[in-house]
Amino acid sequence: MPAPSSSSASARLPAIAPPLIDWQVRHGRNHLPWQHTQDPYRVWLSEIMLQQTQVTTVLDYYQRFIQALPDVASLAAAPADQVMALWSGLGYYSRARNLHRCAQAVMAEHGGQFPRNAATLASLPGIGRTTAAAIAAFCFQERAAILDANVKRVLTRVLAFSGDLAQAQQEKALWALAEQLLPEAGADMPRYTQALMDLGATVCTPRQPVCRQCPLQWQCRAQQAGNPQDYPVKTRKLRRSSQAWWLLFLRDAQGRYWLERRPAQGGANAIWAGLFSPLVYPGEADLARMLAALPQASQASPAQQRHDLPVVLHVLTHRDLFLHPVVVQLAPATDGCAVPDIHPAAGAWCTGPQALALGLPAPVRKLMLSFEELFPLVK
DNA sequence: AACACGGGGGT
DNA sequence: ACCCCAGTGTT
Repeated sequence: MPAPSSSSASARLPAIAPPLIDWQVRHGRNHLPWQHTQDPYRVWLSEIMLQQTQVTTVLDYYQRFIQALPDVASLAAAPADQVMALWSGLGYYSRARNLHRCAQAVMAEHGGQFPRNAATLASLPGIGRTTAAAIAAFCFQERAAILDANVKRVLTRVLAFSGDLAQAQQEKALWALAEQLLPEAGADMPRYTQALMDLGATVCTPRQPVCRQCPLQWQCRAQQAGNPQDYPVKTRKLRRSSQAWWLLFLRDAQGRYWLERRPAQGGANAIWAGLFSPLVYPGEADLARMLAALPQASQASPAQQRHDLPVVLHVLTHRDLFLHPVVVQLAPATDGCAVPDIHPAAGAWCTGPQALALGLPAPVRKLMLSFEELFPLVK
């Protein structure tokens, strides 16, 4: 196999590795909790958490996760509900389900040891090409290229790569260039990989890049042309939609709430899949129909009380969810009665502390925290 | 090749 | 108030 650093047929590529590595030593991020370890479990966990999520958000989640489940064996053996609870609020919950599946695959199919090369790593659930390469580079010094959004930005600017990354052919071409730019020595891979990530996050930012602080400024074709902000080129058409969800928080006489597990069907494509939530209805009429079917309180007991809370806007990638929270306090006489739409196998009556220990979507968690003030427990 | 999936940051 | 950011799996 020819050395990837050899020049291409048409143009010689700039040698970016030496200045990047030198820059990372002095200006990169070198004190994150998942650095200075070659434990693939910790590197893997951090990389999954860092997908679509910023470092400052990940820090707390990472520490709690490692403390609760310090190695791949404990994660594989943990109940799925514990994994989801540890992920609660981080978003993209398919990451957590794949994380769990991946740990179990490492135990069952790889003897409890992570594969030591990127190609095998990429065959595991939730580990794609970039995450596999990052783990292999950081832990095993493999010469494997990453191409996440930060790196796409850095490389397209340095090379003035103007191909449309929405086209698979152009993306493939950039992958090939990323591999040709790798340092020759595997020992340089951890710092080189970290340098690309750090540069994209702190200097070569999407808007207003700080080119005067960039170690590649003398080689960067976009900087020389004065238009780094024009890269990367990606045509996209994101059509957004809106949807109303009516959330029914049933509250029994003891102040407990009914929470049900949402089905995990559809794998990655189901909102809040596998998490716990109150009853969800597409419209107010559906919710009202359910309430009308509730067991009626006796004359001696107070009637059920309904509290409609202000609408909460929950923004997803391409959908706005308008959440209409409704808290219904059930009369004591209805305790233990059969309630329509409630599926005993799927949920449970939970006290506040019990509920907050579950895997809850962030807006549901916030709402339930506010309930403690709005509807104090009456003893 | 298009789409779905949460949550947070900056201006 | 409205802009932006993003990797993997499914379809």
